[in-house]
Formats: sequence, C-alpha cells, structure tokens
Amino acid sequence: MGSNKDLAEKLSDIADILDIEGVKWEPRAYRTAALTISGLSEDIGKVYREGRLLELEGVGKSIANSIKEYVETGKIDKYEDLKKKYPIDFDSFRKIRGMGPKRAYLLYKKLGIKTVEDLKKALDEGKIQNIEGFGKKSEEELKKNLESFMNVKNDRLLLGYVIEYAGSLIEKLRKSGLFERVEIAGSMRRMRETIGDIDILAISEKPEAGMDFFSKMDEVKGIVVKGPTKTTVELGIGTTCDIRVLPKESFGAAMQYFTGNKDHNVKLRKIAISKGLKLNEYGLFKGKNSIAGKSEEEIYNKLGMDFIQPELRENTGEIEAAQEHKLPKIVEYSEVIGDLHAHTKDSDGMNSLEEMAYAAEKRGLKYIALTNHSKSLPVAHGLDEKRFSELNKKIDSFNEKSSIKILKGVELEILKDGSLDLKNESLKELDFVIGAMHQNLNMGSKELTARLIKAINSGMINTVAHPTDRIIGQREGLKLDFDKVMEACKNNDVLLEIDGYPERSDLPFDLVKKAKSYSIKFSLGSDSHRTEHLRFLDLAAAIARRGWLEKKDIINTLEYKEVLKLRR
DNA sequence: GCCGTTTTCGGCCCGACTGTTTTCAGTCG
Repeated sequence: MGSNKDLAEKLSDIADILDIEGVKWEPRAYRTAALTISGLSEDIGKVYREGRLLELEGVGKSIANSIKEYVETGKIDKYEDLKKKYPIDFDSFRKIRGMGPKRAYLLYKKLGIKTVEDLKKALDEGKIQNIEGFGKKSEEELKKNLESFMNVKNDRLLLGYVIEYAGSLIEKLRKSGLFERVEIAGSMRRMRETIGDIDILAISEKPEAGMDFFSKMDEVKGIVVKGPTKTTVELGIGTTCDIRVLPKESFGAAMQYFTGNKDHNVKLRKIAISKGLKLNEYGLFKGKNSIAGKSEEEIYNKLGMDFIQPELRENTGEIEAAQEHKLPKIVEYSEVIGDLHAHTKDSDGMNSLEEMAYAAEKRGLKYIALTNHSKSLPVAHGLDEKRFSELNKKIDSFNEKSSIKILKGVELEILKDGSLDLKNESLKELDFVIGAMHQNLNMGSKELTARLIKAINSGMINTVAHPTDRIIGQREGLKLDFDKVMEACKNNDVLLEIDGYPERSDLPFDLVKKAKSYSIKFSLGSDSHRTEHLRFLDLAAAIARRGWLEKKDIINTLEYKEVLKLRR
C-alpha cells in the first residue's frame, strides 16, 4: 500500500537518474507524470482500479504499467534497478536550492555523497570547493541552502494566513514611488489554498532602485538572487518572494506568464507555436513583431480563446473550454452575500452572537448562519437540545430588530452509526443544519461512507461540513467513496460545503468540479470562530471559483428568505 | 516516454541568474 506522494517521488527519482545518464526527453515525461500524481486529490490506487490511469496528464502506456506495478506490489522494477546503480537520496537533494540531479551525481561520483548527512559532512570539511565545477562561492551557497532545508518545517504556507501580509508588502512598494505599477501574480493570484512563494510584478522606470528598495525592506531576511530586473529574497515569515520588473508594453504578458500555473502556460506556448507564434513573458510574437502583450485579454484572444480567470488556470480543461467559448461565468466574490458556517462563544467560538452578526454586516453580508457544535462534541462545548432552544430565542429577538439576519443553525455531529446528535424535533426548529463527522474516524472507507450516507438520507441535514475532513499539512482527507456520497447528495437535495478555513479548504477544488458534474449545489462557510475569521468566506468563494461554480450553484448567493425556504 | 488543429513520427516552453567558465552548464520558476 503506497501513497500518491511516495509514487510521485519515485517517478521524480527516475527522472533525475535518466537526466544524469544523459537521456533526452524521457526525464521530462516522468516529471510530468510525477507532477500530475502529486497534485491528485484521489488515491492513485483507485484511479488504477477504475482503469483511468491513461486519462491522467502525462501518463502513457509505459508509465501506466509502472503505476500498476507500484499499486500491486509497492515497487517499480525500473526504479529499483536505477536506484541500485545510483544510491543517491535525490528526493532530499531536490529540495535543497542549487542541488539538481547533475550536481548530486557529480558529488556522488567524486566524493561518494549519498545522503544529506554526507553532504553536510563534506561541506563542513570544505571538500566541495575543490570539485571541478564548484568553487568557494558554490560551497558557501550550498551550506546556506542546506541550513534552510534542515530548518524548514512545512514547505507551503496557507493562503489565508499570508494573503494580507502580501497585500501590505504590495502597498509599501506602491508607496515607495519607485514603481508605476505593482501587482501580485503566481499561485496567490490563482488563490490556490497553499502557496510556495510570493510573486510580485512591477513596472518601473528605475528598476535598479526598485530592486534595491525591495531587497532592503524590513520584512526581508536575506537575498537569494539579485539582478537588474529580477530579485528573490527570503522573508521573515518563512517563504521566498520574487519581484520582477518589466516594461509597460509587456505587463499583460508578464502577468499571464507569472500567474501560471506551469502546465497552463506550457499548453498556451504550444498553442502559440502551432499558430506560428511565440509566447514569452514579454509578449506574443510573430517573428520579431509583438502582436500582444499589454493586457492578458489580448493574449488569450490572439491565441484564439476567451479570457481565462486566474483561479481557473490549472490546465484542467479551461483552455479547451476557452477555445470553444464554453467557459462558465464563475461566481463573483461580491455575489456571495451570506456566510453559512460560523461559531459563537456558546460553543467553541470567541465572540458573541451580536459581535459575529455585526462584524458580518460590516463586511457587507446580509445574513450569517450561526452553526454551533452539538452536544456530542464536548471539547467544543457542544450544545444540547435545551441550549439550542434558548439560543434560538435570542436569535429570533435579534432578527426582529436588526437588518442583518441570523440563521439558526448547527454543526451537527454525525455519530458513529450514522445517526444524528440531536432529536428531530429540535432539528426542525433550525434554519440550517450542517452534518459533520469529527470523531471516530478510524473506520474503513466503506463504513465511513455508509455512515455519512445514512445521515444524508435522513432528510434532516442541509449540507455536509468540510467533506474530506483533511487538515492541510497535518492529515490527509478521509478515504470516502465520493461517487456514492455525491449520488446520495443529489438524490436527497443535500448540499456539499466549501469550508474556507485555511487549514481545511474543503472541499478541494477538483472535488468541487466533480460534485458539480453530479449537479450538486454548494454552501460556503468561513467556519469562523472569531470575528477576524469572517474573511475566510472569500477563500471559500475562491475555491468555488476554482471549481468552476457559477452563481446558481451556490446558495449563499440567494437572499435570506430564499435560503430559509430550502429547509423542509 | 508522451502526444497530436502542421504530426502515429518527430517534436518536446523559455528566459533570468549564478558561478564557473573563457562561451556555458546547471538550476530555477
């Protein structure tokens, strides 16, 4: 029994070794496949068993066979053979800046370095600088990068906790007066739930002065590279930040290029080539003439397709849809007018009912569902029927006198056997019921799926809370059979939730897309436990956009009274 | 090894930066 991550690492290792052997192009193929698999949100074993391996980007006959081997035996012969020949810990070296496969091999050949520990020892003994192709500076560089590799806890940061920080960086740069324009690009612009670094693009008449200003900002801990138009620094918060300065006439091309993702860009470039054009960060070129570059729109249009929103740029069919003019009109952030998952201090939140409601109103919302935990979650001070009934009265009187409305809700425990934590009479008094599994999750996939489906079939819940139950960086999602779950949701008019709380970001966008294909509708929630968390609703909206959802797919775009009608 | 709106064979994204070279390879995004 292996994992997607382990398989992806093995395929990357194969790529590295083939690279060393001077094999042309094959490494690229293995890397593409590795990338696809590491980004997959379903178990590769499942994909294999359902005979869908060849549908994966970059997986052909040969790699599909390797995956088959891996799923069935946990091993890949080709990998084992190559690894015997090159017993090098490529997987760790890959993560050290400046250590690619070629250098790793050179150091192995010359000094017998196989592991990170070996490398550290050789560096400490000053042996690296004498190797041909290395020098004193490379040695120093490697030392530094090895250090930061050993200190790194988690390589990607959660969008929800970095986005405001990045916003303040941008503001500082704008106010410096050295730039005509400064914008965020990269995975942050695509609103991916985790980001590897922060990418900033700028237009400037004085790029060198701009680079100087940037590299000396308070937030900067160290400089990684610094050139006249491109600088990379390490920030105090534990991530790197790239800034790139480009000419005005190229800014659209640069935004397009640096927003990514990589696969999306590669495909666009191939399309450019097929039309006898060339696309790079400076523009779209016919021979030496630029035919587009100022704006992203003109680049997409000149390539024969509609403009594609940043959140969609993942190479998961958006380019084909844009060519056929069939992209959905995805939901706007401003169209989400209510929050359908929040807590107060009645259970495990920090703020009162009034504080939460008024804070939501201040953010421009028209309603908020207060969905406190139910009694079987004692760690969160879950409420019993009696306390819910009292809270409901408070909400009714609040609603009478205020313009923002509160929905009487619950985040209801789905018990071990699939029964519900509150009596039906009590549930009938509520406006919005979120079914959730927080406890007793150590059961088999079949049992978990059956448990959830029993709750969905009860007719008493509106939506399923954070359906995969993943915690990013801490635990994988539950191995639910989502085809069955979605089928059940569809048959019972039960929604799936998109929980915007940064660690959850759940459903993930690819499962959102899948659920949409079942014609399921969605509820969005910030899962706020304090007023400051209400901004996470935008992150839920971002996932909705990344999952191609339109206004009509999301009930938070309905008016308060319409949402009330959904409750039977 | 993968893939197809020039193709089932013959291509495979492209430019910046660094350090070591003495014109470029390796790495990165």
